[in-house]
Amino acid sequence: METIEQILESKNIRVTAMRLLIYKFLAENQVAATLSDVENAFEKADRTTLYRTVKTFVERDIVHQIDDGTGIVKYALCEQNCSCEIETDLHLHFHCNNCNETVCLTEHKIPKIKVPDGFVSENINLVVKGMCDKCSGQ
Amino acid sequence: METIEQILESKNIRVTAMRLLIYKFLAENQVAATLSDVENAFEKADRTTLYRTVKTFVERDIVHQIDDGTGIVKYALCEQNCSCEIETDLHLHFHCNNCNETVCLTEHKIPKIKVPDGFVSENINLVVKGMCDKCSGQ
DNA sequence: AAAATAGATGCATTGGAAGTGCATTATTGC
DNA sequence: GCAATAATGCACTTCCAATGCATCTATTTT
Repeated sequence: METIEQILESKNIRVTAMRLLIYKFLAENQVAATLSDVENAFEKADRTTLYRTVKTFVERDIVHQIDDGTGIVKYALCEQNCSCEIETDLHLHFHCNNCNETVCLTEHKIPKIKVPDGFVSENINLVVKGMCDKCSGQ
Repeated sequence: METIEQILESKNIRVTAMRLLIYKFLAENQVAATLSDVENAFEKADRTTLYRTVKTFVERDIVHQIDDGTGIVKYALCEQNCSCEIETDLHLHFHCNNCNETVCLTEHKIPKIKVPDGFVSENINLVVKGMCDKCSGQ
């Protein structure tokens, strides 16, 4: 089991108190978090720091960015060994229209998508919307 | 062939000069348009009017809203008889990372997506990103 | 046809989120 | 410990979405 310190070091970014806290926060959360969520969790910290920390995490493939159609970007930790940029590794996201939460369905990979001739597919964003298990009442 | 007037009337919204113009603009455009695009096309008109006109179109299923991950919502006319809200009718969108244009691939329907027990799928948003036919150089 | 009502448009303004420049503080390597 | 580098915090800007209210236009009612 890798420690958070080791994960950060392996990505060549410095281990700081702030980064450890934000990592832990994202790890404890089952659902994808917005920047506001992070801000609310760390009210003493500056917005910019949180913003740039998360941005660094995204650049180093520690967290991936989710666009669930709400217009607000959400963030979630990548799986161990996940390579977000590789098309075949992409999982799908579920956005609940009721509770507004977005979760990663990591076990559900995105099926192969055909595009017309001349189009080159590099990346796929797939968001399923509806009612999550908690809200559908079972 | 339905006229634009008939289309608007069938959706129970009033036919106005502005609405006809915006409809025509969207119909002539192959690519999905942002609100800024609409604003640039009708510089004499007020931003709010354009904003609300497009919003009305979305509410009445005349245009559909596309979230291609750029953070800026784009709009495109629905196909004739399209029922955006019905899952089986959903087509996919292609966003070109090079020219930043987004097109509807209306002939490419979204494959059936399985979600875990307890989750109820109501809608699917699928955006493929990469290079479009114009930019891939063929 | 005139009055009453509903809807569309325009102006001003607000709010929220993303992003940046710069000074300050902390961390690392020597 | 010192210099170099990176992280953090503050102030500010920009961009887009959204709304309240006044005005204008069109439809409906009598």
